[in-house]
Amino acid sequence: MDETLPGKSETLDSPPGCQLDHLLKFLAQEWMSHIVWALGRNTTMRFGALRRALPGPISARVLSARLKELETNGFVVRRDIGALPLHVEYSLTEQGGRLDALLSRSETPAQDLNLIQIKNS
Amino acid sequence: MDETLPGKSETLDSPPGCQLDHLLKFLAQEWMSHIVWALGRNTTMRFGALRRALPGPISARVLSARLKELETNGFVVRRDIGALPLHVEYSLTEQGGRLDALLSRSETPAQDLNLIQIKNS
DNA sequence: CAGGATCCGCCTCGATACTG
DNA sequence: CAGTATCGAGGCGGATCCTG
Repeated sequence: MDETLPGKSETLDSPPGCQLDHLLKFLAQEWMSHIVWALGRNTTMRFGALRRALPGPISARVLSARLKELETNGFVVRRDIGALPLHVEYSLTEQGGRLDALLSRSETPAQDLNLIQIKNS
Repeated sequence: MDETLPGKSETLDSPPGCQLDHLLKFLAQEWMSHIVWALGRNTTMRFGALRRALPGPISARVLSARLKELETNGFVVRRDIGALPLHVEYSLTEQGGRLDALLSRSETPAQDLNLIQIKNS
């Protein structure tokens, strides 16, 4: 069909625009960056432990959702150590480790990134 | 007071947690990354031109809000070439340029960042 | 313990109308 | 042209209840 009209396809997106926008939105979801960061410091964590490791009260519903997204995108592995009481362990994949490097370190060309403080209003 | 109880202060935030979270949320706001990216390619743009340069229909209300946030945080300069019809020009500051570098380039340790495709569901 | 199902309030954004 | 004011819809996440 006619593909000259812009601003319609948003998933198969248009000509110009920031490519990292999707990743940005992905990481900026509530708790997402904290989850990656926490997993980056612990090689492996159980659901409850991870939950408690986060800076503030996260609902199980959201933590579960985030972990599923991370798994879907290959950043996290979920290992079900069956049995009862239930025992599940999460850990970063190599890809996930790369994400963590981004969030934890600042040895990039934009190393002053950490210094950037965003004002709320 | 007692500051041993966690999960209360969110702006003056708690012990552990990803430091870049605020910046992430800032950049992930609707249109934000695209705006920075567009300004990064044009040294200076008028309100309307910028608006049209974005990949999709952005409301004036939101564009205005974003630009104000960018200005507040020192990423953008606003120059009011008074007169009528109104004429205003926006451009990136040096700080803003650094942001643009992040969004445009991928010569960082995580250069494969651009390759990361996020699945919606 | 590790989640799924529901309900529900808030916040964000888009659309529209108006102004200097 | 470059915005501001208002209204309304949608989604995102929190709280609560329930299960294997």
